[in-house]
Amino acid sequence: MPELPEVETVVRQLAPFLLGRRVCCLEILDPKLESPEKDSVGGRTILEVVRAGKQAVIRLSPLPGSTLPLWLSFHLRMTGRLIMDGWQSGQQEKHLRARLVLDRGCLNFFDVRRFGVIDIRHSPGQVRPQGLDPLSPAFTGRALAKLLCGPGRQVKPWLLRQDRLAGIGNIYASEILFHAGIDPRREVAGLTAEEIKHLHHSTRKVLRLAIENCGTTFSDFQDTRGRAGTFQDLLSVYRREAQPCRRCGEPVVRIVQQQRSTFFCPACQR
DNA sequence: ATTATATCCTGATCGC
DNA sequence: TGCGATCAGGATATAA
Repeated sequence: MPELPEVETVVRQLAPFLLGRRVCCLEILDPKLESPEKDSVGGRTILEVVRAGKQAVIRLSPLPGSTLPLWLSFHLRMTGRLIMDGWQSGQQEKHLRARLVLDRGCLNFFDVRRFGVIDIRHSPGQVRPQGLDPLSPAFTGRALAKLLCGPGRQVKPWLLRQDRLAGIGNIYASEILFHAGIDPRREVAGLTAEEIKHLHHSTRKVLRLAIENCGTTFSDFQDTRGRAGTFQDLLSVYRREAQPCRRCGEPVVRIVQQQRSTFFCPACQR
């Protein structure tokens, strides 16, 4: 569920409360998340809270007398939530998988389906192989064109690959392609320069708009205060099978690509 | 090199 | 009301 806009929403909300806090310890409640590095986070100060692809990453200061910083990252996968202690009620205690105990307050990691991942790394480069961030200045039309020369055939599955562009998931892949007017089954090798330009523009446009709306909520996503996003009200095609296209009125179509749903308008997307 | 399949989990929903 | 089948926004490993 949480794709780039949802993780960005959470990170922006958390940052002001986490920056400068001292970490007491990381408590792991789900054995699946157990890590031998767990004890190395205590005693450090939080220097930075950023998003990398779909991950929330916390940069921690070196311990006194050392020069080695540490990176702590949370990948929310399908149902993960990062919520400060006391910011909301109603979370099920049994879904609490880990907690970062701070000098003031506590960051709780809830995750119903337990797909979420916590990584502790000694350098930022180790924080999983990530592609280009679609919102970074480096993501230009030219950069996209170059990436599209790499592996991958159909454009929609291509957009889901985190090692090319980092942060796009199933919802935004469909939305971006609708906005760009490109059929999700098109082969990337066959895209014209014009279409790549549209794809580049649409990617930034859709993701930015989603962030402005604090992400998309169907049932799972909640921000760090337990509120829903509002972008689901603005979706053009995702989960709108058989409903009229907001642009031309033709029914939206659902197909399956790589065992995942894709939604598009056959009239608007060519 | 790409694509298909299975897998990691739990919960909500739908049809009978 | 209950029950089983199906589906879900992510990602990876392995097989084909």
